[in-house]
Amino acid sequence: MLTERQLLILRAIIDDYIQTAQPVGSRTLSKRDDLSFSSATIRNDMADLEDMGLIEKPHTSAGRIPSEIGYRYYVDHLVETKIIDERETYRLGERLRASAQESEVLIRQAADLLSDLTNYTTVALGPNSQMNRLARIDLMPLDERRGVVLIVTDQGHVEHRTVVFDSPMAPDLVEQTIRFLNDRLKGTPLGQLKFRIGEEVAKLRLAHQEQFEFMMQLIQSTIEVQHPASLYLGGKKNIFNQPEFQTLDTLRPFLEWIDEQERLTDWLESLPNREIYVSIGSENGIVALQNCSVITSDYTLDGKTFGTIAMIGPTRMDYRHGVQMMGQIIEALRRTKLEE
Amino acid sequence: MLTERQLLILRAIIDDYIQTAQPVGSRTLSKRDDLSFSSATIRNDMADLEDMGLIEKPHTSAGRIPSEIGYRYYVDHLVETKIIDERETYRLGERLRASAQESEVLIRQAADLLSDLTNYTTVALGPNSQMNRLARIDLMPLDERRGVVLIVTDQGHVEHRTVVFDSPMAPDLVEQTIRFLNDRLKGTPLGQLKFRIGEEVAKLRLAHQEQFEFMMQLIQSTIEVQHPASLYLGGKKNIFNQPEFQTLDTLRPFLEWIDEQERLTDWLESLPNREIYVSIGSENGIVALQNCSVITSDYTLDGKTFGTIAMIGPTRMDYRHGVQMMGQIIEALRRTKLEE
DNA sequence: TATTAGCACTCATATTTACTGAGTGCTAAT
DNA sequence: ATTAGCACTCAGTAAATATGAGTGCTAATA
Repeated sequence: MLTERQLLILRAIIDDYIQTAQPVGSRTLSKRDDLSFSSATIRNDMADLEDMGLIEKPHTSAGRIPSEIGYRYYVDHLVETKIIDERETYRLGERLRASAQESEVLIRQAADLLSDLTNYTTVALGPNSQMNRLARIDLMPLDERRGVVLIVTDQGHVEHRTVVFDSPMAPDLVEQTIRFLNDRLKGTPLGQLKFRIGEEVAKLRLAHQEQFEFMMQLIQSTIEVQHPASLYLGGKKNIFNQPEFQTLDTLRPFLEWIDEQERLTDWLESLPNREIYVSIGSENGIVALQNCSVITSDYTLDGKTFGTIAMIGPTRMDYRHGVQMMGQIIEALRRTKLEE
Repeated sequence: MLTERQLLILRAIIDDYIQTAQPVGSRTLSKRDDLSFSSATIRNDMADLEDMGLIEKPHTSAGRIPSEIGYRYYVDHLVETKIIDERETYRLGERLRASAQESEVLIRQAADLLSDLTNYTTVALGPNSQMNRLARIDLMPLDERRGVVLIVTDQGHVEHRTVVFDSPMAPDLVEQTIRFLNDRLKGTPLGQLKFRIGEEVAKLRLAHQEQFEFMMQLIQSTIEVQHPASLYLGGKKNIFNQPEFQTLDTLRPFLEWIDEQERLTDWLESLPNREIYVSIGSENGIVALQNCSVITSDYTLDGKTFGTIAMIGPTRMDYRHGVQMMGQIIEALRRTKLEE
């Protein structure tokens, strides 16, 4: 168990290191107003903290830096749980609402805002369209054999794909088929669309041979639509300002990783479903993010569960501020009404 | 005017430098099989080439490197104009066609392919949707007051936007308005859509007050749609492998610049309209690309003018290979039929 | 007259060496 | 239990030196 003084020292080391990115020495600490002990005393405590694995030294004659365990302790015990500053939340909400009605734009804005507030990189994952329900499916003819399949969801999300048919489309056949599909499939979650279309087609198979053929083609194209969840990156440039990313060796893996949209999406979707979660250094299990910490949170928009937002910074990130800002943003989003 | 030998030397210097990224010295050159002169002779010619501004030395005791003027001379006089390798073009075409029917996917594929072939970064700009003509406009209701405005162009491009109306939408009013707009506006280039809608609305103003109000709202949302041309980046990682981008000072401006989608689009659209154009170093006028050269070309797909594709590498890029590959790709695209 | 050999000179880069100073750990005094 | 004192460690910096690739010029050569 840590003594009162050791706690103070640990906190001071981490706070200091977060600010300066430099190892913190005993003399520096003893000069602080809130630590009125001699450097020797502090050194003794530091040795204890090191034995406990909470801090470590880069080399013999350097000061101490927090270890991952140290950060973990700091986050779990020394960072106040989120305090919503009503006025600030309101102001953030205003800035968000000023931008747009459209949920996707709103999410982007939120990511940018969070990144501006913290100077870290943010990633926001929009609603997984697999959960969206079909509002309408349509086929707009472009010419005799080409058309655009449109899939609009109840959330206003639109997927589209150009299809080319083997033979010219008969207008009334198209209309008939589309009406049929709309009648049967309205409200189907996109994730089940492929399966449900299959069912409907099967029913139809014997009855209307011609329509069947046509629909088969339609389906084949439609089901290939990948329904990617919308992903948005905010403040990617911020990484350039972090002292720990001033060398190519550290910068490159990060940039390469963050540019891989698909992997990023999978990662965000795989995160545990919680309000605010802090993952420190190697905890996140991603090699490219070894030296990063991530603050993630699911968020709701207009009351409905929506997506995930993440904030990525160096392990030496300002957890206190980060957690706070994350809290404000998701609270502001929660209170945002889409229609007004 | 350059002597035969000076030409040979200039070419050798550039070829060598392109490969090694190291200043080329007279002794290195005199060892080459195609240069059977003594290093002293070569030194004399090098001095002349330097007087002419074609090469320069980084410092007194280093070899020579090509100047921008040197590269320009090299590209204009020493690189063969594109030779289409029929078999290779065919193979590239196959690889492209294998991927998809959809033009946007095809363009992405082309950018990736070009980047794979050259190990440089590529940017592909899809068709400017402002040129696309309206195939159909539609409003799909989501609930009483929200709907999705869909704009489909003759090229299969889709724009969409969620709109929220002040008052509930009357189904027949919606239908009537949409039919009206479709009747009047079909075939209108997207760039003129805003203006044309204005015209139609003016006509309607006095006749149908209610419909007018509704349409005004519809318009307001629609015209805000930004019709961004589709932009695709290929092989961004490649930059990490270029020796001239191993320091943050050079890397950072490049990465920051290339991540700015909007600026990138404007830039590509502002390029002179030609088949294949090489812009060397500062010629392109972009600070972040001071040390880069760019090979750009407009391309056609299925015979129709389509967009622009660019290849960005260090000034010391392999122009010969780059120009060649660019030629192959746009030729392959030109021969690609969208429907088959 | 064009080419080449020879040589002094330049200058980036690498290596060595010495120095500085922030920081530690331990011991003995308070 | 705390603190003063001191020997020791070691990254970082700076100066000193060496290395070698490359140049420009001059004089000899074909």
